[in-house]
Amino acid sequence: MSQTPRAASINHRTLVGQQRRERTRHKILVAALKVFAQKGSEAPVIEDFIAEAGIARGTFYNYFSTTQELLQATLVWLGADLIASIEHEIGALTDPLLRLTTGARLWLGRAACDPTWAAFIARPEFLDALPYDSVFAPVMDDLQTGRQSGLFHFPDTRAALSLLTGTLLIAMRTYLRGTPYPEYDTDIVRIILQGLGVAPDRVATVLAQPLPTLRRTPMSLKSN
Amino acid sequence: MSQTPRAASINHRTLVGQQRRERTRHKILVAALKVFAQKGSEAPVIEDFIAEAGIARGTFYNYFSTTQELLQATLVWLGADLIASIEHEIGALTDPLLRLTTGARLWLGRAACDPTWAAFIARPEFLDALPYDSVFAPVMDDLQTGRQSGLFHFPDTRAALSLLTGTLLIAMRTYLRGTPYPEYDTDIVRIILQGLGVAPDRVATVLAQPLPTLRRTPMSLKSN
Amino acid sequence: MSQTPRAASINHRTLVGQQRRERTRHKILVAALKVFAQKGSEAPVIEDFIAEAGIARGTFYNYFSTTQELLQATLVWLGADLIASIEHEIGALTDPLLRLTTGARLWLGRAACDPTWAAFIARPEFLDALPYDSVFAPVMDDLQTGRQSGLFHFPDTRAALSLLTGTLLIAMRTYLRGTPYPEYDTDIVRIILQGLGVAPDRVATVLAQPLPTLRRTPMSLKSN
Amino acid sequence: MSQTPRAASINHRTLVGQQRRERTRHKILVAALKVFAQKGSEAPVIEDFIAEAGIARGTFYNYFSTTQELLQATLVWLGADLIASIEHEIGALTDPLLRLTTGARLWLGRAACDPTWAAFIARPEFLDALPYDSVFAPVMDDLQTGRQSGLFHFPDTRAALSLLTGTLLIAMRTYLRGTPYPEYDTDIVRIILQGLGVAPDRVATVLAQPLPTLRRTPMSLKSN
DNA sequence: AATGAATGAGGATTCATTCAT
DNA sequence: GATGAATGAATCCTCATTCAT
Repeated sequence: MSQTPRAASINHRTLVGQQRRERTRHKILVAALKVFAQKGSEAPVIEDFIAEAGIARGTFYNYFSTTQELLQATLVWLGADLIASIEHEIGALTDPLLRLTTGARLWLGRAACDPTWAAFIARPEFLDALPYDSVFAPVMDDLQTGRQSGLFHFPDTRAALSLLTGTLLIAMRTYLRGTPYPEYDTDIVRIILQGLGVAPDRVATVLAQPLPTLRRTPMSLKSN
Repeated sequence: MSQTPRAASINHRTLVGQQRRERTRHKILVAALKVFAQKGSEAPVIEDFIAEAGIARGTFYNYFSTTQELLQATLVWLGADLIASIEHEIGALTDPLLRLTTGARLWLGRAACDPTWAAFIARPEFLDALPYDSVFAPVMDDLQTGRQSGLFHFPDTRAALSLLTGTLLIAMRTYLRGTPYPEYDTDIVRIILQGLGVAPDRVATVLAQPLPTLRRTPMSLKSN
Repeated sequence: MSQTPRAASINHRTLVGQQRRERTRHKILVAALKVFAQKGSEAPVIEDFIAEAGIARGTFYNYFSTTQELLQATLVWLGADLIASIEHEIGALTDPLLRLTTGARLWLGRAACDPTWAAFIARPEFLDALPYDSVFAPVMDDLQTGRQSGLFHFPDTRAALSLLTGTLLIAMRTYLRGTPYPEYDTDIVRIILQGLGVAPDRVATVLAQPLPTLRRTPMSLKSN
Repeated sequence: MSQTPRAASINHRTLVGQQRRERTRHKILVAALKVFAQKGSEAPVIEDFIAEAGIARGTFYNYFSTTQELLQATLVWLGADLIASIEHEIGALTDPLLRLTTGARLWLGRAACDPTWAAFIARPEFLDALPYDSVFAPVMDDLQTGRQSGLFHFPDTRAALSLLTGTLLIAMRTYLRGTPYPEYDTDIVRIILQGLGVAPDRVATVLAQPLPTLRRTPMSLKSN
């Protein structure tokens, strides 16, 4: 029952040491949660860009001074492209339900055939950085118009936009790991429309519409 | 009206130069899309962790050798915590609808009061890294059970999971910019349930249930 | 026969670049020769000592403050041990030839059975650091005495010491890679004596003498 | 004559303490012997190389990734140079005695005029690392040929090589502390030849041969 | 306009040393 | 006296940036 002082001392030292170690480790984990939340875990270096583009180190600096500047240019280029390609197809349509459905299907179709584009878009930090007015404002318009005309039923347009973009985002990320099953893209659109409160018969009708093909080459393959 | 050959040559050279410039610039943008898609745009430095944790530079390396190792440990820790805290509250419940609804509401509640946790969880790269079996498998179970008992109506469980997690993810990111409007969290749950094909009267009933409080201290504040 | 300016320019640039690279590489090699000559290539860290000794970090500092201090103490300890062990055996002998031969054979015998000791001794930087007076002065004495009495024939005692220590050093290093052949140690002593100008019949006689066993435990094994 | 128990206890404790101290100290010394034997006592830092070469920190890493890699390159370069310079002078000679003697004298001559080179070569760890086939195999050939033709008399070629390289190594290290006396280099060659069992008159003859000058600039001074 | 060797500041990592237990 | 967690200075290494060609 009693221990020699030495043994006790060793045990006590060991115990205290372990507790201290555990406390420090925990401090680091709490800090890490915060830091990773703010910054992600990996950043590209100039080398990555020049290797991928097949150009020389110095050439890069003839075009962009910093990685941030390049990111900005990429976002602008991408935003313009998004609007150009999607709006080009649905610009002529007036029915909000058909516009949203077609937009979502085109979006998913591109994700399926251009993983690089999908991987970029599906990073919320980049999604957030897209110009709201030209990318999301039209969607909000469609949601509101469609709700007023009784096509949609949902408690709030902002919640509806969350459902729409969130589900598409996860779907795109799902595609990055390979198509889960043949009808996944249709099911995604279907469940989104159900979430927006569209009547089942309307869902069937709108999904029966032919889908225009996005005439754009995948961005990651375009040589010019 | 006519030009000297020299002038023509200059124009031609200028034109060729501009085209070359444009082509190189485009090459870089295509490369950038790919690289940013793979790596994000910003990475933390060790300094960030030690400043946040209030420890010395060397101490960090007594616990973790690389940022990747720390990230891994953080994910494991977080995964365990998620299960422990959520399951603790809904473990006693058997109704799949009530379980999902309560889980989603608790999740949103935590996001509202612990932005650091939300910001970490709402990074899809981290969300993807969470242990599927312990975090998402139970949700899949509830979706399937509920569908079989006629509570839910949706085309496929995987699509339903996409809607659920995607909408919650966007909602969490929305909270990071401030609560958009008082009823946002309720509306998000409401629209998710609508998306899962829950009958409107059941939605009202389940939302009337009292919400157990998550007794956990926010992770970013926990001292031990 | 003529090249386009562009091709010429590229070739020239490439050529200039290669030459510059080669010049820089050479500059580094020249510097490296000098630096390695002064410092060797690897240094131990405290961790090495405590791991080997099986003690705690702090304990080390209860005994030695710096690596240099430890090295000094090691050299002193080793020097004392060398003298104690060798002199103990040959102290009673008066014949310079027998003394040198016995010393060399004992030295080689220890090298064969204690590689750690041999590896330490056979580093010229440590050999140089041994106290000259107690380790080499007696040898010089034997060489001089033996030369005066007609046992040895060589142009200069310093050259003779070079031959003796150099050959033994290489022999010790040879043992570190395993005994080359059974009679190697005897041959080494034989060739040294021939180098010192000892008459062949005397070589045979002195090698026929029985060799006292070094009663010392190998240093690297001694527990106390 | 008798002591109080307390005093006895104190003495005993003191004694036990001293013994423990001595035992720990000894453990460290034994460990130190082993560690120093394996690693030497000092290693260069990158700063040493770049300061010596007069280049920037980053430039170093454009050429070599680690100190070990640089050491390897230095050894390769040195080996090639050794063969080129020595073989160039003795390549035309056929008499093994003359070849060995000339080689040894050139080697010593270079050591006298290029201390950096000597200091590098005279580190046995580097000497060991030189490519055996191109550096030592030719010497072994000369020893064997000369022995068969009756020029040399020694018990074994491997022992003879030990004597040759060992004596030269110590001679080179001796030069690093300044020329000991004017005839030292000749005496070293003389005593080596005696060790190899060369007849005295032959020694005199071969040493009378004129020595070709090594036309090579000292490596440490070569600009390209 | 393109190139890539050289640069050095900044960030990563090691390791000698301290000190509370 | 022994321990080992914590420390931060020293060192290593990367990588954004420049610039001569």
